[in-house]
Amino acid sequence: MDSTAGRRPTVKDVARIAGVSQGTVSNALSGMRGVDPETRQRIDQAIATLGYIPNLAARRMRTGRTNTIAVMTSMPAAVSAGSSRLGFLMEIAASAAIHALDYNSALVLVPPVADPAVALRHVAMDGAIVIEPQTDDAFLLLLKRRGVPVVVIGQPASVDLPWVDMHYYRTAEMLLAHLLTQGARRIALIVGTSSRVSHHVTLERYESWMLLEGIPPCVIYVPEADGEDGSYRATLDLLRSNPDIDGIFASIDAFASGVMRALRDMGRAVPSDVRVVTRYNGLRAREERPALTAVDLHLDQIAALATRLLMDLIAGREIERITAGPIPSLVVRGSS
Amino acid sequence: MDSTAGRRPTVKDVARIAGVSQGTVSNALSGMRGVDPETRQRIDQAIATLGYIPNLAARRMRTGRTNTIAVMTSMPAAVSAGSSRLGFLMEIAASAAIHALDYNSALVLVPPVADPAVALRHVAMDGAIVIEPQTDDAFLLLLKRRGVPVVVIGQPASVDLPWVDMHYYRTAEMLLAHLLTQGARRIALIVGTSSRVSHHVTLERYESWMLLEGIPPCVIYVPEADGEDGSYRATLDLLRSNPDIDGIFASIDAFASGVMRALRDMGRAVPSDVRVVTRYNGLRAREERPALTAVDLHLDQIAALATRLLMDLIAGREIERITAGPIPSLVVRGSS
DNA sequence: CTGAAAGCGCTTACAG
DNA sequence: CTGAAAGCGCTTACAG
Repeated sequence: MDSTAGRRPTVKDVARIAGVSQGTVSNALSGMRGVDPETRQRIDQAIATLGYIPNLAARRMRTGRTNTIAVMTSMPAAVSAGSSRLGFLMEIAASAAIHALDYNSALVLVPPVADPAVALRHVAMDGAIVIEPQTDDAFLLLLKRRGVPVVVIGQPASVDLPWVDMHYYRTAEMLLAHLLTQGARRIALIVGTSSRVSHHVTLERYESWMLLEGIPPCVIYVPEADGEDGSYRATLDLLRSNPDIDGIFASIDAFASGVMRALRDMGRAVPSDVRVVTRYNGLRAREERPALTAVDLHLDQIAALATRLLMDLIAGREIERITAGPIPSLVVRGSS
Repeated sequence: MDSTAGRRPTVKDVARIAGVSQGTVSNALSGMRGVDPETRQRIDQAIATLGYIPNLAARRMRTGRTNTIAVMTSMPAAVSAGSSRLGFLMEIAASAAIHALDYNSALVLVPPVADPAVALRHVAMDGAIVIEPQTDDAFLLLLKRRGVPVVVIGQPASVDLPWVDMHYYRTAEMLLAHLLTQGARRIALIVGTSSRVSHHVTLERYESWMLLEGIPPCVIYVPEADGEDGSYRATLDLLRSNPDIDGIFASIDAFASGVMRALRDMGRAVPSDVRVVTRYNGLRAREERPALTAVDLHLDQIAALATRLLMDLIAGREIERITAGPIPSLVVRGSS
């Protein structure tokens, strides 16, 4: 009696029940071609009767569109995972997922794992949002090879890709100005060793400003992968060789955690002996005691912007190469 | 010369270059059938030469598998979004994404929006992880209709689905015991109005214990959608009608924020006048001043467990209906 | 406005 | 171990 028994109904079934052809059902569904109102009604009824749900895989194969975008970052797990896992990546992913819906798209979360190729092997996408890529970023390379449209959040180093500007320069400026205003005179900067534009810009602004103030610059490089512990050790060394340091700018929040631990172990009071600031206003910044002065980057707005740009790009529309994100705002807390 | 110019290479191209049939290429790729080592080598070389990448949509259509799982929750945005957006959902999603890789699967993040049907319209999945569903949960209903395998984190109310137990009873017990130990005598409970097992269990434990202690129970119901503001107003009312309240158990962290604001506005000191505890150890709990005593639910482990169970379910293996999650641990902070 | 047919790129019985 | 062929469920020219 029921010829659809045991399997999911298809357009074919809908067509048969509605007394039309497959093509007409498809047209009614997509709205690409006009369909007679009465015919459409018969089709809608057949769909309801059968509980028809389109097979997305078939549709994707036919159209070549996946209605999926992906979000990813190459920041190592030590930084992007752990207790700050809910950082950059997740904050952006949450916002992008919501905005992707406006474009009938789903969001795939590509986790930061050792091998980007593994992470991407089973994800098909129309486009990708890549967060703070490094020079020769593995994700960027893979995506380029696949010809996937990309929008970068942050700034790409070498590849010529559209990006949403997060105002690195301004962010560094805000934090440095704050430290100086608070009376810090001997300010150290802790940055990651990976080649990321954010580091270069931060470094540049730091050095030029220190030069201007007549303060000898003091830059500590820590591999991102060493995370909090690496920063902890580096800070101990720093304070031994430069006991007069009274301000520390940790470019990554995981580093800031290490800094705070080192200061505690060395018996330095925060903020009276040493003022500490960091860039990302995440869990770590809020949870420290005293809580850390940081910058609200307005990641939800940045993600919304990036999603919209990516959708334009996928649709073949022209987009600007650089789009300014919202202006970051300083969040002053006890650490400074 | 190059017959693949302008389009992505397919198995057909690989087969031609390697001098074998499509089927053999497919077998070499999937490892489902044995392939002569020498033949395999020719195929691998052809793949490398062409830069062949399998078309996932075609594979999915053919096999019926999407190699995708989804994570979702029906908690309204007022609770799951905003400054606690990085809560439950994201913490679980991050962990699930990493563990899904072990099963060659990608993770789709289904955002908590008003219309679950819209959110699911364009996502194909082999299975889903549903977080703390309510009675007649819209996501659960949609998934059931589609026949999608589901693992619940928390506990399903009506539907008979496998779940990972988060120890609601024990969690309520830990928080109540802590409040009593700290000297609270008049303890109020603030729960959501939605029908979720977590509320029922918490309520039950609270009422039975208050009865035992001879403390008159005082339960405030706030619609989840009203979030922090709803809880704020409810707490003001509560303190006016029950000025002797000296302990508050907020079942949702957004509610706890409202509680804290109300206490400040009423001039009640925390913890000396009123002790406050909440369940979820998220951003809100950490950021409050004083920070809130909460419970670490070990969501990453729970997500890992749920992912593994879901994969077993998808593979057709038998799984237990109830799987115990890790034992939650109390995180004592300044609020109590 | 509608239908018949081709074809997207895979995998999998089936046959050898 | 390998090949030839069917077919997954759609959408889209093409023809009427």
